[in-house]
Order: sequence, then structure tokens, then C-alpha cells
Amino acid sequence: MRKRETVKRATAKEVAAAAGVSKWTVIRAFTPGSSITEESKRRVMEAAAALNYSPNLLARSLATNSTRQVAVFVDDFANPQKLPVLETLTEQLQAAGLVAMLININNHFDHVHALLHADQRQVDAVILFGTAFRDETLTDRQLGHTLPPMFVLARDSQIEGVPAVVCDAELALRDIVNHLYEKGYRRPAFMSGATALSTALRRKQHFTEFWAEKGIEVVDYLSAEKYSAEAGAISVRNYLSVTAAADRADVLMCENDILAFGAMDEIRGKFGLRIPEEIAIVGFDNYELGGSHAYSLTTYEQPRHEMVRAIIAMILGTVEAETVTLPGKLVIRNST
Amino acid sequence: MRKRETVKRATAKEVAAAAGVSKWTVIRAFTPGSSITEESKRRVMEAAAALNYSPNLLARSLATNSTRQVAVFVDDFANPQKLPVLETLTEQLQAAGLVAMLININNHFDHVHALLHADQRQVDAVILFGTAFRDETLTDRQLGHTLPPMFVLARDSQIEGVPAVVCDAELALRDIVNHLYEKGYRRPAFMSGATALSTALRRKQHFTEFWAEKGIEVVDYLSAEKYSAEAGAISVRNYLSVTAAADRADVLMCENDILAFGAMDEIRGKFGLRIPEEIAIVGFDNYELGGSHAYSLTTYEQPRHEMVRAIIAMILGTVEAETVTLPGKLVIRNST
DNA sequence: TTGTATGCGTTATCAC
DNA sequence: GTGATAACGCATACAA
Repeated sequence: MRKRETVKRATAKEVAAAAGVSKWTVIRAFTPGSSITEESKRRVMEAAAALNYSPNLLARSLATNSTRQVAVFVDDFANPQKLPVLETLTEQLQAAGLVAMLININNHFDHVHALLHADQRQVDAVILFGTAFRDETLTDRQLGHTLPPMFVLARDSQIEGVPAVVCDAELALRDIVNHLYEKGYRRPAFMSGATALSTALRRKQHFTEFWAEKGIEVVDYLSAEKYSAEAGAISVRNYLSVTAAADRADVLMCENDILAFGAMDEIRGKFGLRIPEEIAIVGFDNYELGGSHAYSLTTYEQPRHEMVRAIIAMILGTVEAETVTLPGKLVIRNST
Repeated sequence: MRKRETVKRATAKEVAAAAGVSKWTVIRAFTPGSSITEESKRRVMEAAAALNYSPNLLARSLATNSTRQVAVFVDDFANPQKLPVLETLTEQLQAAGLVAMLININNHFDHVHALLHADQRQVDAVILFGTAFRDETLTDRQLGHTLPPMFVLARDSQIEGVPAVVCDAELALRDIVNHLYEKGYRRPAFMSGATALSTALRRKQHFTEFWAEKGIEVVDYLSAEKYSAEAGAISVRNYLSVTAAADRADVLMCENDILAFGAMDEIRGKFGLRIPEEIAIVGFDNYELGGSHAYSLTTYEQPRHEMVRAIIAMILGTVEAETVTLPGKLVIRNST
């Protein structure tokens, strides 16, 4: 590792010497709201500008016991929806004077490892962004009581005492089913992804539940190997291949947009069915491409700005840290 | 900001007291390859485990003048291709014992601001990941000579003395044009995105150049408003609307896959043309969805693992820091 | 308002 | 191999 020894950064001490004051006065000049005369401040700032001084945030962190860094754990980079959320997250963190450490959770760097590392780096908080992390490992002896505050974003929390910020699945599915029912659909099907995530299970469960409330007890279930267009295509192909046209669902809800894209391609391309006339499609997430003419996918948008705002408020401590469920919004397009 | 005062972390000093040694011995126990007896090390490790001690990386950074943190500047979250690169980048950084600080460059937080901030945080390096940042601002007085080493990833460097790691555009376009020529296409068209980025211009320029080498001097140029499917669709719609079938290109290369998706949808959906029989399509980036049955898009894949490896090697100083151009790979599918 | 002493937790360097 | 001294750059508490 090349160290940063090109040109030493100026320190408060040096600025103090140049300005003819003590280094503590320099600190004050850079501390908003501290008592210092205009004159002193002006001289300090002048000297600072000349020496190109700016406070060393590392040293400040050590002294204040607060790094203003937040570790963000991500373990599913395959989901393109992560990107806009990361954008929102970094933007709002930065606006709050915080900065994101992006941690890739994978086979070589698991949650426990990452948590230990983030802890050593003294981060002010850890955001589990849609990662599958359960309680068990946390009770290990190796993890002390000194862990940074943790928060779960966009997934249910499976850890005792760790709050989550999620989109209201019940409301979402209620809106979706109501919409489909009003449109006249009566034979629903649901395609789920591979995982047994509680968030995913909940969508399926509410889907079933709300159809039942309408008196529709028969729901077909499809499942895809993973969250990819190809997997969605394969899943729907299997379904359509073994299902007589008369028995076929008239609307298929996919657990996310990516699955829906694959399903739509297959339905139109391979089976020559019209969407939504012969089978309607619903996705989840409102991924950008769904708005294009080709897909025009009815979907549900999670309130990512509000979710991020909520989690940051908890981190800052401006609101109590407790699980929050926020309403999203149904986006109706031509696929239903 | 809630500080981390729940339970104070154990320090080397406390571990030393518990183990009956000096704190420097504790440090040695945690420093691979330092001279310490097995017995001392064992006792230290025992005490450390009991007290749940682990070294404070913040304090270490201050003392060693090396944070092992790398700031990654991103200003275009709309491009979904950023995500897999971020995955690769974080994975390899972590494998090298480094960690990524993800910085969102936007209207509220520009490059200069971000650079100053990263500098204050004492990052070991800054990666400009596909951001549009030019030299001018850098010569400002406000930016000292103390800036961290900078590197540009996936775009040409426009800053004097700052190396870049890019995909070889010349080779890429040569491969693409050769492939198209062999397939028998003779009427090429090129769709560019909105920006006047040198990387983008270069693709267009080489595209033209290599067709000229084949004796084909006529190339149609389309331009999209931005890098979105919708913009690609609009662009190709305008083109096809004003171009007689006889004058139409027989192959359209789009500057990236997203534009290509939009173009393909429009070409098939609105104009009822067959791909590739009536018009072939080429993209760039090998975005995942392009592999799906519906698109099956011929495209070009940037060598992201090698690119990331190269930039990290420069950061670590294991290779000289200089601009590197790496070969990607043509991915041939059914759209050509 | 300003200056002084002390602490944050670690590493580097030198004696022993 | 081990302990001690100094230093990293800043913040807090207190005295002037």
C-alpha cells in the first residue's frame, strides 16, 4: 500500500503558529458555534487557507468516538433494484453528514466477519440492506456487546432488538388484488423466487389471503429457481406446458419485475399469448425497464425515499428506533 | 447522532493488565510476524477473548497514516451496469484488505466537494468510477497538493497524471465490425447516447473508421436523449419514420444495451420488423437481460474483473500507476 | 475569549 | 523478547 507521504497535510498546530494563536483557537475556528472573536477566526481562516488546512476527520473521530460512517451490507447484487436504493441511501446519508461504507457480503466475507470488521472500524451504525442474516450467529461469544447499532432495510428483521424499515406488504397486496379483481380477473397465479425469505413468503401469503376474501380460493403457484428473467421464463414455460388453456390463470403476479420480464417474453414469444387479454401480468418493484413500451408492466413501487429517510432518522436518533412499515404505490400500466 | 457508549470497547491497555503484560506485548500478539513468545501470545489471546478485545482500526489508521479505505465516486446510478462492477470492486477490495466508501456525486455533492471530504477522511485512494470529471477544477487553489492518489475506472482519464483503466474500444469495435461484415451486413447505423463523453465518442469514431476500412463509407447516426430504453425507442422511431425501407440500415449498433433494448422493442412492436432479418442489433456491456430469450442481444462485454484487478494493483502499488487498456469479449447472440 | 493539560488507542523507535 | 517514550491530530474540561 502506497502511503500518503507525498506532501504532509497541515495540522492545526501549524496553522496556529502561522496565525499567531494557539492550536485550540484553530479548532474553535473550525467548530461551528464555539466562542471565538471574529478577528481571531478571520486570521485563523486566512492562515488555514494559505496552508491548505482542513481538519483531519480521522483524528476527530478518534477523539469524539463518532466516525459518522455507516456500513451498508449488501449480499444480492444480482437484483438491479439495489442500485436506485443505493443511490437514495448514499444521497441522504451524505446530506446528513454521514458516509456509506459499502460491504459486499459473500462466501469469502460473511455477515459475522463483516460485522466484526465494521465494529473495528468504529462505524456509527450498520444497515443490513436486504441481506439474509438471522439471529443465531449473533449470540456467539465472538460478538461482543459492543456492536454498533444495526438496522434492516427493505426486509423483515430476523434479529431480536434490531428494527427494520419495510414496505407494507399487506397494503401492497391488498391494492394489487383489489385492482385485479376490479379489472375482472378471477383466476390468479403467483410466481415466487427461490428463497424462503419471510418478506417473499408474506407477499405470497397475502396474495392468497386477499383473493380468498373475494371468494376466490384457487390460486396457482409457480416458482422460479432464482430472481432472473431466464428463471421467470422457465417457470412460466413449465406452467403453461402442463396447463390446459381452459384451466390457465388469467393473471400472473410475479414476485418481482425481473421474473415478470422473463415471464412476459416467454408468454408472448414462445406461446404467442396476448398480454393482458389472454393473461395479465403484475410485477413488484417498479424497475425502470418496466415502464418501457414493450413491457408496460403493472407493478408496485416501494417508497424508497421514505424508507431511507426513516432509517437515517433512526440512525441519527431523531426518532425512536423501532420497526416501521411504510406504504408504497401501485403503478398501473398495460399489462393488466 | 447516537454515540457508541453502550459498552466501552476493551483496549490493549486493559487486555495487558488482564494478561499481566505490557500493552505493547498485546499489540505484538495482534501483529502478524512480530517477535513474541508463544506463551505470551497465548496469554494475551486468552485475555483478549475474555474481554472481547479487537484492535481499534481507527486508532491504527491515525498512527500508521493509512486507513485502507478507498473512496469510490459514482455519478450515474441510472446505468444498471454499475451494480455488477460495484460488486466486483467491493469484493476485490475486501479481498485486498481494503474497504469501499461509496460516494454519490450529484448536484448537492460535486466532485470537488467529495474530493475534499475524502481527503479529510484520509482515504488511501479515490476511484472515479465512470464519472465525468475534468481537469480544470483540480487546479483550483482550494485543492492542495495533499490529494489522495486518484484512478479512473471504465472511462478515459481527463486529468493530467491520473491513470485510467479502460476497456479497449478500438479492439472492441474492430471485433464488432468484423463480425457484422462477415455476417453480410453492409448498411450500418450507430446510436449514441446524449453525452459527449470521450469514451462514447471513441466508440462511434472507431465504428465509422472500421467500416471505412471495409470500403463502407456511409453510416447513419442516431442519437438518444439519454441512456434509457425509452430514449432508445424514441430515437429509433424517429429514424425509421423518416427513412424509406430501401434506404434503411441493415444493422444498428447502440452505444449500450439499455438503448438497444428500447430500440428492439420499438422495432419489433411498433414497426413489425424482424430482428435480425430486417435489421440487426448490437449493444454494449452485456447487461444480464440481454441474454434472455426475448432479446438475445449481441453485445460486447467489458472485462470487469480484470479491470478491477488492475486498478487495485495500482492502488496497492504492486504495479506502476499508468493508464491500462484491456481487451473485452464479443458476445454473439441472435440479434445479428 | 483564550491558553493549558490531558485523553482518545494505536504504532514506531529505542533501550534493556 | 519485552517494556518504555514519543507521536499521530484533534476534542474536552478547566483555568486564566
